[in-house]
Amino acid sequence: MPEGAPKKPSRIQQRNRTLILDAALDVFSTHGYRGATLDQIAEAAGLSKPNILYYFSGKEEIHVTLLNQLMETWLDPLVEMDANGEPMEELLDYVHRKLDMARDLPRESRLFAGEILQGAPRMHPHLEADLKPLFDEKCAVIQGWIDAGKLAPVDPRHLIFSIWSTTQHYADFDVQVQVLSGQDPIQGARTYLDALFRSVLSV
Amino acid sequence: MPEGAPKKPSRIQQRNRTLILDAALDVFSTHGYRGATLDQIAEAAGLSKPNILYYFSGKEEIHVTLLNQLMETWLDPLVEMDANGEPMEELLDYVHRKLDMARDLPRESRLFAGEILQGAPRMHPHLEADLKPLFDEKCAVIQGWIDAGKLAPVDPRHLIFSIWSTTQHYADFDVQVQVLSGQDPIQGARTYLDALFRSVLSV
DNA sequence: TCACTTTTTGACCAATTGGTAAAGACACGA
DNA sequence: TCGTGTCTTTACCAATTGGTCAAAAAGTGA
Repeated sequence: MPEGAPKKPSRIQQRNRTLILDAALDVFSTHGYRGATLDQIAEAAGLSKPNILYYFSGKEEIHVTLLNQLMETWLDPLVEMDANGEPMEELLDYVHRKLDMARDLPRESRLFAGEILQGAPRMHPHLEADLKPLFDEKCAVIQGWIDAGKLAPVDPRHLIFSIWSTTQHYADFDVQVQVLSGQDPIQGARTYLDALFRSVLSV
Repeated sequence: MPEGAPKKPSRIQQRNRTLILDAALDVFSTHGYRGATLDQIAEAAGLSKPNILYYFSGKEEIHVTLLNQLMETWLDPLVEMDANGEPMEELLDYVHRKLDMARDLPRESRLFAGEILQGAPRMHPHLEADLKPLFDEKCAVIQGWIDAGKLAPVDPRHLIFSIWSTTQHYADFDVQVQVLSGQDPIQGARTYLDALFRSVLSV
């Protein structure tokens, strides 16, 4: 028997861990870390509280697990931006992917937003280690496109910030958007954001 | 003695209520409603917990008081947008005022963001009663400018959303911005956002 | 079927939290 | 200086919360 090998999780383990993480995503994303309780998570998952603690060592581990999973999903659309592609098309595609994420994964977006809003107490290392290198790399790519005269000269950092904020807005501030703009604002958002970024990036 | 008249607050009352609200703004904006404790607020205010409860009937009343004050501050920059002014100038001034707010009142911005993020449980009535009418009115103003050929045709609602999100981003996601872009990003933001909105609005 | 492991539960606990009661300290006008 | 109303504190509670533990139940392979 190999010593360090953590024997592969049983079917029950896989199912219940998934159940718990999905419930926890619901609860954490709507109440924040401290606002969420293990009892809420347990009820949402359809398990007892001690049973939750059989699969995770504590509240914090659940949260951290979610945050780790989230970081991958989060970086993915930016990773896909191809330095060899057509600049304008690559950037507008990136905007579209981010907007799709806001529509399809609003809980994840809110979990992320809540963590950053509170000073990223559990995610700061991730920001430095994972996000920053990727961010710097892609900023350099965009700067290259600008230097090649393919895009209008703008600060790549603030460009990316504005892509993040405008797209995530539709998930994070959903309640406000609903009140002010009725349902299904995403379609209008796509048209508007396309025009917005196309105009500022056109040479 | 006039019956319904709540005698004007003493100097001590004024000072301590201010002290409490300022401390509560700190605590609520960094931990959210449930994450904040009366003990934290008491300590930050330099008062004992029962003393806090001498001035406010409970945790919720403190929060609601902050939210009410906030709504005024929040709407103000939009109120100032003048239908009779020069369209492009009015809108860019609005962007600048919102960016100034993000720089000068980050705690207020985060308090607001946290409330909306969690579904606005305590502010939904305000959104309907105060924000929506103003929002609709200003959307009509912008639409008027567009119809008059003074601005490029964009959806006024999404235009305003994008102004809110891009400016508030520098307060709400401050930690992330700091990690990725170093200190004092506001100056660069002003230049970038000016170019962004000028280009999309130019006819 | 039986022994053994994995999973689930009920009972419980210490710490924290929002909030209360009542006595004490303080300010201030008469 | 004194008395009255304002302000502050000490001591305390009940409810909630994250977490433990041992025992019961449910799987699982031979």
